[in-house]
Amino acid sequence: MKELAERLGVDRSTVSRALSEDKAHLVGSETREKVRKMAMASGYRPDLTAAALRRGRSQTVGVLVPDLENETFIGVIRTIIGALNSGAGTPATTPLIAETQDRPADARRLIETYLSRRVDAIISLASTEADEEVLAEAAREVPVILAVRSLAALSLPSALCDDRAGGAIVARHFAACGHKTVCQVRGPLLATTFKNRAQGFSAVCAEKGIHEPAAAIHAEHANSATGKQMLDAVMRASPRPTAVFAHNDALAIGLIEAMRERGLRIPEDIAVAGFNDIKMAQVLATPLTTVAYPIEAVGRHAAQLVRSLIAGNPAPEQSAPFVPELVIRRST
Amino acid sequence: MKELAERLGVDRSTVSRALSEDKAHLVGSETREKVRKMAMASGYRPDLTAAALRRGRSQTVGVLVPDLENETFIGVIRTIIGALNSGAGTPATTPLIAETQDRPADARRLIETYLSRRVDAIISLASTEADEEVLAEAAREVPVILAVRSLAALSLPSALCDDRAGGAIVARHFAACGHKTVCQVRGPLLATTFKNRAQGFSAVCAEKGIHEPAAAIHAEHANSATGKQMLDAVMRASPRPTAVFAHNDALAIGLIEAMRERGLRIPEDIAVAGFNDIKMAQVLATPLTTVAYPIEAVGRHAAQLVRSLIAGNPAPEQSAPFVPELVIRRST
DNA sequence: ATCTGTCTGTCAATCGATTGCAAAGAGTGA
DNA sequence: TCACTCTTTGCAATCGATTGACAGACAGAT
Repeated sequence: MKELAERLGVDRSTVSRALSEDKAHLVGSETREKVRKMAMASGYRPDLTAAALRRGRSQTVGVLVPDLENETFIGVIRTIIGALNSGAGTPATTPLIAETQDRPADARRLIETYLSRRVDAIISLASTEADEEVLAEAAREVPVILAVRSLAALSLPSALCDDRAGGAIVARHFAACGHKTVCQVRGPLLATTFKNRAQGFSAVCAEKGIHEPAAAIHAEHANSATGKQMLDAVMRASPRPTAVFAHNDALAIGLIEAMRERGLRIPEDIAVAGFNDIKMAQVLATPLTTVAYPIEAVGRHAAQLVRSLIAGNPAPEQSAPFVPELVIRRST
Repeated sequence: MKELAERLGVDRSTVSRALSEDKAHLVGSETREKVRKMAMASGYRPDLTAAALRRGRSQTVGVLVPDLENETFIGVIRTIIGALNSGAGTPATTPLIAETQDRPADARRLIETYLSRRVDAIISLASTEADEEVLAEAAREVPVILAVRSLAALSLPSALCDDRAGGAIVARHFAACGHKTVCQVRGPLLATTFKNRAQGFSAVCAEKGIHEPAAAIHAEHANSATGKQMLDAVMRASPRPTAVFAHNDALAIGLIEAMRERGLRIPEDIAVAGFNDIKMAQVLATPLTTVAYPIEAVGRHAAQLVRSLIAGNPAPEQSAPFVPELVIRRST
């Protein structure tokens, strides 16, 4: 940049202003064009680390995900990134994405790194109770937004899906189909999502007089391999359930494969419902009934919160979570 | 940091040295401990943007992936990140991860951003022919490493799987099973991976006198939804193939679901093989025969290349790609 | 002729850490 | 005691951009 300025015979500050978006009007239009042309021609690339140092902002947002392989999380992240860079006047924000694998130590380490890199905000889709303290600390330095997973103890601005409502919808659907005995295959408890889905589901079952086996079935990981192993537990429950609510689609798919191996018919022998509506749910030979996660809504809201907080606005009122919708397919 | 130095009555440079990993021996052990303790107590966090500006290094690596939902790419990235931060003496390197969706415009934009952010290196798992120019330009400024997808025209240091060999292995397996007529469901051509798999497969078929239908079957996207649609094309081929090589597992799974809908038996009516060995391949009621992608090997090698090049070593000889292994399951 | 105001552009400080150079102090051998 | 080495610390420049304060030119008004 120094070179550029010298070659044009103007000051570095003039170059800076000519190239900037918002201060460009401070420069004569003639000089501005001259500078821009020259910058283009010489392949000048502004150094964002220097810019970040000078303004307090790095134009960077830290994003924490529990698992990069999960389609739903990725969907939310995509929406967030898209929304962050869509506004016309906004300078491009680079996301720093990292995976916690639900390990609190990793979450802590990553948050420290983000703070050291002076991110303008942190978005956590990976919050567990174990992370409350770190997140609270971080929130004293930069805006912290929660998405997908809430954290009751913290009251940070959040973009959420109403998982309770989602669980309830499934239970009502089972009731409407005439099921009298049902069960859940629950995801790991460290995330609020699964707790809420379970509560919403059970509440409606109780209300409608539908029977749930006393012993809860817990999947250690919410993936298809684990789901496949859980069919045994489902079949052992007595009385045998005629419908299963899996806490996410991966679990549901695992269950379905296990059922196929045993020659069980879906939904005649057992009905299955999932949660999230991942793409695979439509591809299955018996397409899966599932609760469509409001990916776009959650992502857009998270992005909007981030932008507003970075702009210096006060944290808004907690807004209502987005209510998901049931997608009925052949598996129920 | 200034504050810290003043409170301790030492110079900022002393603080810097005391806290650094490699220059710590320049400071009296007594002062060093004092500084460290105080830093800890006051919650001091070094500003990495400032550090990045002063040394030429940002301790940051840019990573490009075509698709964040692809288990194989994510696996490679995980390995790379792990390997980058494993060495004891190495300072933590933060990856900047972004998705190109195989859109050249996005790839270009992301690379520009990385360069502006002064990444120490770029790793592209997303290279297509359309990206050759940008990558070549970038390679003049920072080390650029290719992984997973090669680029013949460029001869950049690469960490690759021998896709040709992978395709060949499948063909030999089909031959061993006695198939006389087989076909491929090919992935999109913009990636070298799929081209190589096709070539390796066809070469062996020709050698063994196995018949492939003249009209090649191309899937526009290598995902399960598209795979499901491709079964029609497979069944229309004449003579009808008795085995299908899908260029990745997602395509294979789509095919399998379509076959289930039609009541075709696997492998009796048609055998199916995939590529990558994603987790789902084992979960299927008819577990999928597939080529296990050498995720670890590719990832580790990529990381090693990055470290070596960042350290200033010259680009090494192109090393041989890693040969994948066939995993035989019930689908063939 | 003087004043006011607008438009351009320059000067110089600043962000927070790193590092080459030099100086102060301690220790050693002659 | 002197000269010399070695360790520890301070000084000040530096990385590359941004920005508040300010100066010069010029037009129009009084």
